[in-house]
Amino acid sequence: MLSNSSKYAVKAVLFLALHSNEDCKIMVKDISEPINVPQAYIAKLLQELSRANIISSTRGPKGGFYLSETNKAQPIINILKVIDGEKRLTSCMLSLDMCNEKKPCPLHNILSTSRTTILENLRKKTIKELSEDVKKGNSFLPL
Amino acid sequence: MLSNSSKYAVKAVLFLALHSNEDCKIMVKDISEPINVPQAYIAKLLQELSRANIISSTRGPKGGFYLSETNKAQPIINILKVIDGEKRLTSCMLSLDMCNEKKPCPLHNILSTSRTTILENLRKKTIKELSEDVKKGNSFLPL
DNA sequence: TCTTAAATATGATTTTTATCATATTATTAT
DNA sequence: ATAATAATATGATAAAAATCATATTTAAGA
Repeated sequence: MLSNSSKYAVKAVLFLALHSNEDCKIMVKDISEPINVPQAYIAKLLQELSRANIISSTRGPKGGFYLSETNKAQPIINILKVIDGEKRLTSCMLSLDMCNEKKPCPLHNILSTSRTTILENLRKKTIKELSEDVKKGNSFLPL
Repeated sequence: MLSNSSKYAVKAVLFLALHSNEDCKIMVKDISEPINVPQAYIAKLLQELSRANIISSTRGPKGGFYLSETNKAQPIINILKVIDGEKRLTSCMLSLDMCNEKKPCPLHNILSTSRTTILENLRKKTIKELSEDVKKGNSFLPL
C-alpha cells in the first residue's frame, strides 16, 4: 500500500513537526540519522516534499528544513500523494481498471469499506495532530 | 499492500475456481490468456501455489491445473501468504519493528482497525465463496 | 565581496520485482 | 515401449524501486 519512500517521508515529516520551526531549521544529516534512513535518499525525498510545499526549506548556512504552521496544518495524505501518487492509494486491489462501485471486482466488497476508512482518516488527520499524538504519548516514533 | 504477483495469483485461482474441476483441468496457456497475464510468469506462480497445495495439478497429456473441493474451501488469505508471505500482510505501515498495540506508531491508530478488518475478511472468505459471488453477479472479474 | 554552509539538481549504481526462456520429468495414449 | 503432452525446475533478462555520489546554486557571515 505504501512504498518504502512514503514511509520514510512520513517519518521525516513527523520528525520535523516535532523538532523544527521557522527559527529552528534542521539539516538533512540531522534528520537522516535519528530516523535511520540513508542521508542521500532522504535528501531526495525532502526535496520533493519541499517542491510540493509539504515542508519548507532555506539553503545556505543556518539553513535547513522545517515545518511552518501552514505546513503542519496539512493532512497526512498529502505526503503520500506527493511520493506515491494518488493512484497507488486509490486504485483497485486487483489493479483492474474497470473495477468500481457499480461493477466491483471480487475483492472489492471484502476490502473497499476498510480502504475507504483508511483514506478518510489520512485525509482528515493533519501533520500537527499526528505529532501531538506523539507528544502526548498516545503513539510512539522510535528513533 | 499486495504485490503484482499476488494479484495475478488471485485472478488465476479465481479463474480456476470458476472453470475447472477434477475432470476438467486447464493448462497454463488457457489460463494466462483470459486473465491477461504473461504465460511464463503465471506458470511460475501456479507452480508455487501447487507446491503449497493451494491448487492442484497433474502433468502429461490431459493434465493441467484445477481446484479440488478441498482447495476451494481454503480462505483467500492463503494465496497471499504463499506469494507475498505473512509478513507483508501484517507488518506495520511504517515498517517499524517495535510497533505494536502497546506501543503503536503514529499511523497505527489511524489504520490498524481497518487493516485488521481487511485481514479478518481475507481469512474468513473462502475461494469457493468468492467465486460464487462472481457467479451470482455480486462481483465481476473482467477477463 | 569572498568563503563557507547548506539545499538542489542530476545522474549512476545496486537491489528487488517482474518477465522471459529452456531443459527436465511425469503421465497418457498409441 | 514409445511418442507426445503437459507440468516442474532452474536460471537468465528486463524493468522498477531503492540507494549512493557529485556538481551546482543560494544564503549567511566575516
